[in-house]
Amino acid sequence: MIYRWTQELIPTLREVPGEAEIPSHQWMLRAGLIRKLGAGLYTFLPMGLRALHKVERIVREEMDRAGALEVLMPALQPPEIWQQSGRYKAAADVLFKVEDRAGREWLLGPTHEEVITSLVANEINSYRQLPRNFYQIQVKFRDEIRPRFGLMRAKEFIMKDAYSFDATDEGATLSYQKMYAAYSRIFKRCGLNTIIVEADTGVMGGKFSHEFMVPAETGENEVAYTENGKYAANLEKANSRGPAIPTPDKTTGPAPEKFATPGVTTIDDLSAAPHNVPAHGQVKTLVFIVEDKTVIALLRGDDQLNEAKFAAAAGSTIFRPATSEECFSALGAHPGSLGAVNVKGLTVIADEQLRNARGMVTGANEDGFHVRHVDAERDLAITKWHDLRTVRADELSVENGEPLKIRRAIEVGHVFKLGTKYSEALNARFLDQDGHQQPCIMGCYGIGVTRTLQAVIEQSWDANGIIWPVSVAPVEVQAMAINAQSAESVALVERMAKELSDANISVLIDDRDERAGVKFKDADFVGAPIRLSVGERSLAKGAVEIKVRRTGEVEQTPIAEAVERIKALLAAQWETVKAE
RNA sequence: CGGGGCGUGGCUCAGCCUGGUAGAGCGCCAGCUUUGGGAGCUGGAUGUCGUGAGUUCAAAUCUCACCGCCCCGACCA
Repeated sequence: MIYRWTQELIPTLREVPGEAEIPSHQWMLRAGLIRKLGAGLYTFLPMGLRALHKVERIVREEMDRAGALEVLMPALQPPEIWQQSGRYKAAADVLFKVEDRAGREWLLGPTHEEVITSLVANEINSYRQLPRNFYQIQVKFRDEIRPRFGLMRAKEFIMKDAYSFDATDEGATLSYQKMYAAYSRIFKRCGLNTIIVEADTGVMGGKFSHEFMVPAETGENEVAYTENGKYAANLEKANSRGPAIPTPDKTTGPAPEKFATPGVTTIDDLSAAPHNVPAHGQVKTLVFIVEDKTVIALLRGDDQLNEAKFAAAAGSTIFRPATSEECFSALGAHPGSLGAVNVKGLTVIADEQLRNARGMVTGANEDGFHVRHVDAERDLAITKWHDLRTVRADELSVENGEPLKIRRAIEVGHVFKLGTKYSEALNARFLDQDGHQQPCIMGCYGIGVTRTLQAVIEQSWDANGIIWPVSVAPVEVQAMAINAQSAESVALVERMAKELSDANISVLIDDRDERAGVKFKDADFVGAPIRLSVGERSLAKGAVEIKVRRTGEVEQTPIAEAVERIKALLAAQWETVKAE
């Protein structure tokens, strides 16, 4: 295919648009790939769409290869199936709701477990029809609290979602593994480096899951991993052998003792003079309203609560910190003086690090007072122990004792082994060999296609623009006659573009009558892997100029060899994005 | 939703504090000169100064409300 700049819409921007914070977002705008309609809403311009289609094609090829079946489900969904699954309420804050002319409510689908499970409930009846895996590439709608960073977190985005249905647990695990392998191939083919991490299952429910993470400073997630690659987990899920400083465990006294701490309301206040209680010798008391119950979380003073772990421990994702007044009415003191000594009738969840903690200091539930000589197991009204803390860098991995590293990353894919949550709720059952009704065992698998595209850019750019991996580049070659008035140059560019195009290589000809500098700058922005320029200087020597965008290397190549040379350079780049 | 910031030609921004003719650079159009890494000169077009109210002789500028956008937090592909 040959595209011509003057026939396209490639509105490059000289200056950095004020709305864009991170490099990939800036480059998508500056290279003329997308334009914003509103927060979290983007139009793909022709070049951006071409790149998006490349990603989609890779996804399709790999899903098909893994035996998944492509379907297309409606974005508009009836609320009833969401009520059946229980997510009408659980996912209420991301659901876009619309009304038809009769005032009936509809949902703009944020995901499609309910729809596919309803379909399977109707169409699959026997173990002979299993396993099956259905996927689609489709637009999703989520009422994000805060859309961000262009396509990274949008209100409307394109997702590949797949759902597997199995008759047996082993089968479901196998389906999961196939998707895991397919995802690894997909991201590799997109030219992305990914870290695969253990993940929290969150609102999706389910048994276990992995996330595919693209390491990037601008990522919204944090992952903990060991350098040897043997352990990697989302920070929400990660655990360790515990903090470097052990928890005090000396027996300290017969009974807790109240002491005055006027003006002390933070861990830091208490660790400073005159009290000098180190943070790891304090018990931090956090009060949450979970659905409508008051729940207390206890942690060592120097630990941070991990909200995903707390949600798992509390059995609900619907919670918020209690207000100062709510703390007062529940415990009799305001935040800063809270504790769980002698608390009655409340759920108190304590972090495992407090198990053998003795001689601790915590709030006295009386403003201006704390309690010392507290032995967690003896004195605190703990109703449940759970891992609640967020791990820190350099702590040792539980599995292999290696120190943990923590870095930021972009989540581009997520695979879940779901179990029977949805199949039971929506009645997706099959008759097994023995004639018994069984719920299908499900898995679900998502790739943020638009996010993946932006992640590719986030991982591959330089000061001059995008550096596309050949597999997702909107065009493989950008060609130009340096002097657009030179009929000889123009004719040669056209001839070579034709030859490349005939060899199934896409070419963008910059046919503008612009000065060379303008066209060079834009070529770097747009980021095609190979730039071919024909100028009168090199032409006089019977050569053309070939530049490899990624390395910046420029070579003068005899006219007769140029097309073959470009093919070879591209072939070398294709080698780097091969799966396996 | 809590906290912070910002809305002025297509883009980047100045002007606002201290009210008095709406500006610059880039881009766009025309012409001439230029022509291998964002050219120069000349001329030109383009603004409900986010919206609405208020104060005032007078509002881009002060006040209030609303809307939109961006950043930090919770959510997620």
